[in-house]
Amino acid sequence: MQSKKEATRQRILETAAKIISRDGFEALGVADVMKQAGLTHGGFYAHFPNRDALVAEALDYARKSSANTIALAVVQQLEQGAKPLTAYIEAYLSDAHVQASFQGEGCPVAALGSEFSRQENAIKTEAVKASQAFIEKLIALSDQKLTRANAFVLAGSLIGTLQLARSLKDQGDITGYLAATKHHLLSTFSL
Amino acid sequence: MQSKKEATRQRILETAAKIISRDGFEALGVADVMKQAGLTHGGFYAHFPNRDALVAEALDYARKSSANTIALAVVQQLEQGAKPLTAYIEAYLSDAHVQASFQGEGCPVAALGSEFSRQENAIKTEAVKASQAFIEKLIALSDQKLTRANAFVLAGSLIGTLQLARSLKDQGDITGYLAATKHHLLSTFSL
DNA sequence: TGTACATCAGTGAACGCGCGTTCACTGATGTAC
DNA sequence: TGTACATCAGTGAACGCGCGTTCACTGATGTAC
Repeated sequence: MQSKKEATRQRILETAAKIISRDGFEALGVADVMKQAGLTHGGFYAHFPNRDALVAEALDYARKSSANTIALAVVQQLEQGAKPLTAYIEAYLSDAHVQASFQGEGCPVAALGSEFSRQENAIKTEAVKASQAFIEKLIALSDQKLTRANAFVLAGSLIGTLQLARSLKDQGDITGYLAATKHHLLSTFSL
Repeated sequence: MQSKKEATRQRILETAAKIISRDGFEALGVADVMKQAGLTHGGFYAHFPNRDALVAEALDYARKSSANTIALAVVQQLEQGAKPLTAYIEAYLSDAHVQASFQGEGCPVAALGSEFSRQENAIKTEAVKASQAFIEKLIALSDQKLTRANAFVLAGSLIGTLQLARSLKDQGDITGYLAATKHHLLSTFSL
């Protein structure tokens, strides 16, 4: 059974993961996270040594939990007989995922990708881990048929496309562009 | 002839463009920009109404001037008979461009892409403009052969790949991964 | 050409504010006997 | 079962600091006569 303190820590972590996924690393403020978790800021340091430690752990948490958001959509497609990698690409580039990313429930590699290379220490470590884990996940979904180099290509396309879709959300036919990207990737990678 | 004040303003703008391209929007501080431009912070408001105005204009400036960095490499390839779009993709995914991006001389859409969707007002406007201009540039380079949807696909892949390359710079064979991406994109898009 | 004044570009002290962090404290829960 | 104390989780005031912004001022340059 998890103690009350552990439950609180978990709540802080979930809140933080959502904030950085939605609004970026810099948007995470200690007082703000605590307030959103229903606490006052002073208690923060009983759970984490400092802000950076929370950010790093929140990134790890976001990486793991965003998988679940997509997994729901993936499962639906799998039941219809789709291959795992195909289902994942469809889900990743869906309007639902673009929408989810605006609510802190999307892929953190896409949400934070351009900030990854500027991080240091613990955060940088998690950023590298998140990027690598994303590539590994694609390889696993392909049942090892994708080479690491090709998984890198696919990962780059997925995160860049999601970012462009977010940026250009109110301009033109994003759904159509996403469909074009899906078509392009599926015809190339989905073996 | 440009006045002394105009020259100073230009210097501030160049400095700011480099800072945001290298370190992100949040890294730009008024006092810091002015110091790097060889001035004291108080004079800033004689040139720009506020920080946001500078950031927005710096993004516009970075977009236009980063084209020059790549253009140099593109020209070299064109002289060897390559097609414009092919030359651009080669240059964009070159080790030199990855390197340049760490010095504030790379593509700002890749450097800032994941932050674009979180901006507001003037900065958001320039962010949208930068994304669209990137897509338009690819269409132009293809001599109008690329559809807008396919240019979107290509743009997404380019910026996402550059980000991953930056993030994973010290892990594994990035040059090889970039080569794989080039090969993939060239065989698909370079007509 | 020389003097008197206006304009210009930039200086640097000061401001209010929000941030991360510290710390003495409180009230609730757990433990000893 | 009841009392006395220890531990725990969280509170909230306070701190130092850096930020964007303001503003009175300065010294150099330009203009009028």
